[in-house]
Amino acid sequence: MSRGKRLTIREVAAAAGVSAQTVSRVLNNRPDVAPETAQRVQQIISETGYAPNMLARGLTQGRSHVLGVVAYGLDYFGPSRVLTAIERQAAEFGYAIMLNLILDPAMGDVDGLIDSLCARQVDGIIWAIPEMGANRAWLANWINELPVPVILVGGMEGRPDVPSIAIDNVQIGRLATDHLISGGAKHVGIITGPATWWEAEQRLVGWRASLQAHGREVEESLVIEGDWSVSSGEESLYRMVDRCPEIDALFACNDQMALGVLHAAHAIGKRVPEDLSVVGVDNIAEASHFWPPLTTVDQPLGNSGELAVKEIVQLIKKSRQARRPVDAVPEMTLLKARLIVRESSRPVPAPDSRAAESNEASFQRTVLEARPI
Amino acid sequence: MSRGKRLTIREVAAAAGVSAQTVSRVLNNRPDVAPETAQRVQQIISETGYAPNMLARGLTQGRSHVLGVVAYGLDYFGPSRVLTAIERQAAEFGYAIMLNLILDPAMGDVDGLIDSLCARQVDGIIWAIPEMGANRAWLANWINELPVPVILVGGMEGRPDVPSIAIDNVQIGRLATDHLISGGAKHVGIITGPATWWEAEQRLVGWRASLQAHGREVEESLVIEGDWSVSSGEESLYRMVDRCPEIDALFACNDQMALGVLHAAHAIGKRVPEDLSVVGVDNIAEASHFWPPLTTVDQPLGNSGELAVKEIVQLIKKSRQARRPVDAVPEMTLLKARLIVRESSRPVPAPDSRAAESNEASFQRTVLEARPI
DNA sequence: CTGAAAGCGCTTACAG
DNA sequence: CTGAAAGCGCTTACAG
Repeated sequence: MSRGKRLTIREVAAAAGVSAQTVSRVLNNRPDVAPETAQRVQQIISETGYAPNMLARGLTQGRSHVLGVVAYGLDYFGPSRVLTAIERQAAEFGYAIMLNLILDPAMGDVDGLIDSLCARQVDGIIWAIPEMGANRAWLANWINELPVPVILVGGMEGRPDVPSIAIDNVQIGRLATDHLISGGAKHVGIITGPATWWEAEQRLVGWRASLQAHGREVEESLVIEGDWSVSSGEESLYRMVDRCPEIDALFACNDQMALGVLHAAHAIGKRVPEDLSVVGVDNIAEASHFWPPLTTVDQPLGNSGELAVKEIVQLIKKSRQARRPVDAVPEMTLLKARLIVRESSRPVPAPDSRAAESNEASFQRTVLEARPI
Repeated sequence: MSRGKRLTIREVAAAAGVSAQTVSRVLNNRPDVAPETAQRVQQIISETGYAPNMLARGLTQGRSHVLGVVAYGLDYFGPSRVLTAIERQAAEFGYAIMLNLILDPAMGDVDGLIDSLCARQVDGIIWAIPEMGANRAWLANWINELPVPVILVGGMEGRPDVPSIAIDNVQIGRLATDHLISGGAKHVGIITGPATWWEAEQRLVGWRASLQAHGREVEESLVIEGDWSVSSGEESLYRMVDRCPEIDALFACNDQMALGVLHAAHAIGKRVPEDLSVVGVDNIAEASHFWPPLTTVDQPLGNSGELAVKEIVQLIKKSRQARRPVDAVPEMTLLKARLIVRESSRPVPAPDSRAAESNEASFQRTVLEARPI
């Protein structure tokens, strides 16, 4: 309970009849204080509710115990989950979060943002902006020049020039498509996210890989670009049916677009899943209440946020021990997603060994080595 | 671009051949610097990418230019919109955001949180936790003892013991219910949010007020408590129909529950809106793609976040001028919501003057005076 | 085990 | 218009 005027360490020291020094020792749990002295000081501290000024502490210690977090699109499902996990894990480690939201993930002012975070003396930066186009090029080039460690959340598999925690989006595409094929689908279409998003791109790669693994022809006409919204899913199904009336399975790269597909299917009299199997991604709270309940891919978003914090805390520790910014070890931790089968997709007749295997392997951690770009 | 080792103001001063003092003047745009001197210093600053250490600046100025934000439930629609707006508006004012997410809005450790924020020397606190039970009592009692100004976002109308920005939830309930009655409904049910949430409570008050204003009997059996989730909406409709088979209109206190109602209605063969009119709250992105598209109430969430920042910045300014924490002026700014009519509700035959009026009045600002509790 | 001194990187008066 | 001094509230060596 901190009320009224702020106390300083000197005032506490005076009240306890010791030096500021000694109060500092007690505050920092140093062993070299006489038990009675420590107790007396503790007493005063809890009586007065004194709490040390973290600005001053930060200045002397050269660390703020603050993590900079740069994020985008809290209105989306993924980013809000990741941020929530980051905050919780950071709090557990005693770090506060300084939040910067950006309006446009493709924007150029990356360095301005980083500068401002550094000026505020954050101990590390978690960069949780979806990878789009070349919006990470700057970061990759400059990372070793920055005064603080940086870690990325999300991003493209196999390009780990910056330490990062990502979800295996290729696997997501494969998981969904394998399932649809196993359910007997002849023509599996895909509604992707915006082509600029690497996550969307990678899911498409997974779709292709799955078709090829099953010896299917990859029909490019069955690829339609959506924008993550319900309406884009809706429109995409209409276009898809125009292009290929025999379409009998669809992988929508998020649940909102899948919802649009369900509506459109209903509108044109296609039964789900009898005539059309549908799989989404995200497992939003509503997904199990769609009509029919949606088969979807559940991503370990919370885990990725937690891991990002754990990693950055490690990096911070290393930098401090080395007494200088340590070179970034460019490794990527890749997390696996898992399929959740509901009623929007035709059941798999034989036990689907691939899907089962992937399910077991969910939340598995893979570290990729760096490789030159 | 801040790379490598950090510069200090002394180094910049040395490079420019002036005192640290003068560099400080340039940094703070003070008028009393010779133009050529200023220019030379500026030059060095941009060449080196020097940025002053905000911790040090904060320590000397007694202000951090950081706003503490305490929020809950980023997974929900409202909170994430409010937070986004807060961040943007704060950035515009040159404030950084220190984010604290809480797990349980009813939790008791309010003062621990506030203390930690104060220890970090935030200049003000935005408290964006939904009002539940007595979770604001502590704040209301202690607000004038805190070393920094606090402002609440959300909360109950008519109990403005702490400065707050809120949305008129009574009006929301009235707006929805008026619309349903005007559409010819005989029996208007309500699915509320959890009874502990004041927002839910207030919407229920609005429902009652509307019924009474129309000379209708208030049937308490038509009140069912939901938990904001789709499934609770679904189950609630079944229970509602059991209780009152003639039910022909339903106000679901958020869009997710309204979605559940739509599904349940479909399942039991009730046509929407012919047999059952449905209105939700929030206007989530999916609402216009529900089947049928959902009539709902749109809240000015972004506005409330922006206003909160503007107000807290004012309060900070006042406190600084007074050179001490200023007593909180307990006034509440109440924002109006607006109805969005779509196809889930039966059309209003005569022009609905009430709804129209409310629409015009949307986003209107009302300041209530304090009154003793 | 404890304290006096110096310093973290700035800014605020105070001189000139 | 400019600089030397003092101080913001802590902690880090350094003595004792």
